[in-house]
Amino acid sequence: MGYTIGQAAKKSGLSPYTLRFYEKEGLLPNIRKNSAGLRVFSQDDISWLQMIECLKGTGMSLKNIKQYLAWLNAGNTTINQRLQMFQEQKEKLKVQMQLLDKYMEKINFKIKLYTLAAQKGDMDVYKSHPELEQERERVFGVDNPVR
Amino acid sequence: MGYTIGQAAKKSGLSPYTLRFYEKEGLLPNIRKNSAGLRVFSQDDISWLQMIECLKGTGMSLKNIKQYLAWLNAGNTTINQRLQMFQEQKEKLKVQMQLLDKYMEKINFKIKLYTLAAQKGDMDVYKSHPELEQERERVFGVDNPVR
DNA sequence: GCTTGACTTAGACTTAACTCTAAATGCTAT
DNA sequence: ATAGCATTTAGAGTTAAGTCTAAGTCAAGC
Repeated sequence: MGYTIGQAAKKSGLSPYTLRFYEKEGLLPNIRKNSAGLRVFSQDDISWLQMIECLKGTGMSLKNIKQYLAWLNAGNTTINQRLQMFQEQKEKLKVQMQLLDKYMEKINFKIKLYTLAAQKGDMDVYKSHPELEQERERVFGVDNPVR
Repeated sequence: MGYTIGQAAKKSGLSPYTLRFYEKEGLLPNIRKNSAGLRVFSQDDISWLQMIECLKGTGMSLKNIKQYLAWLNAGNTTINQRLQMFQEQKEKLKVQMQLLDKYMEKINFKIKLYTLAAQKGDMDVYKSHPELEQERERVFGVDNPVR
């Protein structure tokens, strides 16, 4: 039950370069090597890569992920630090999700606007659709012109 | 109705350095200068910075934002490109939001786990709460160990 | 009229996170 | 047994996006 670096790369969506880089940085401790000196990635290693992806994807730096790893290796005395870390990560993530909701509203408005503009062939869509002004003000704020 | 670079920085959440950098890169064309040579940011400029923030926050590179700006300046002949750009950006954003939902589930599970572990003082929480195994499998996949 | 603080410029430096190069090693199929 | 391919290493290079430095200008307050 072991994967080469190439297989692990495919499973994780990272490049072999990146996996070696992560190991060099101490984010992948205890990667086994076979008799020929090749890395052997276990299912545990792949799972850990997925946890890294989650933390990285919610805005954590590799440096802080390393800190988490150190806490993991330190054992039960660091349970509270780890709990707190995940609670903070959750708050960050909530903020990020709210932001993305706002961006989605803006983008949807732009799509609506450009769809009409594409039909007309020009950008004077507020003349024929004055109700869009209301929506623009709600989504972009009162004074925002359209760019 | 004009802002200095410092005021514009506060309004946009970017540093004066970054604003000058954006101008140098061509992302802020036509910033006025007063008689003393100081930049004068208009409300339009601030609004454009907020649009940049939206595009950047949904994963667009400054280079591609510049492309959008070029289309804006090119006029009505590029309406379809712009529409397509926002449609693609929306698809990217949807994927990103789904990812964040998954990350949220993982983090929530970790918080649940570590909250119990913190009460017990150790990580053997599956013994006293075997129902967590089900949830772990759902959230992390079947073979995933807990890290 | 002098100091203070925000601004100006060109250009150098920083940081995070990869990404690649070169030379060597070692399975695998013909 | 040799060609082809993935792997290894150390270390150099790249990229995006800022961030800062130094030397100078300018308006405002004391």
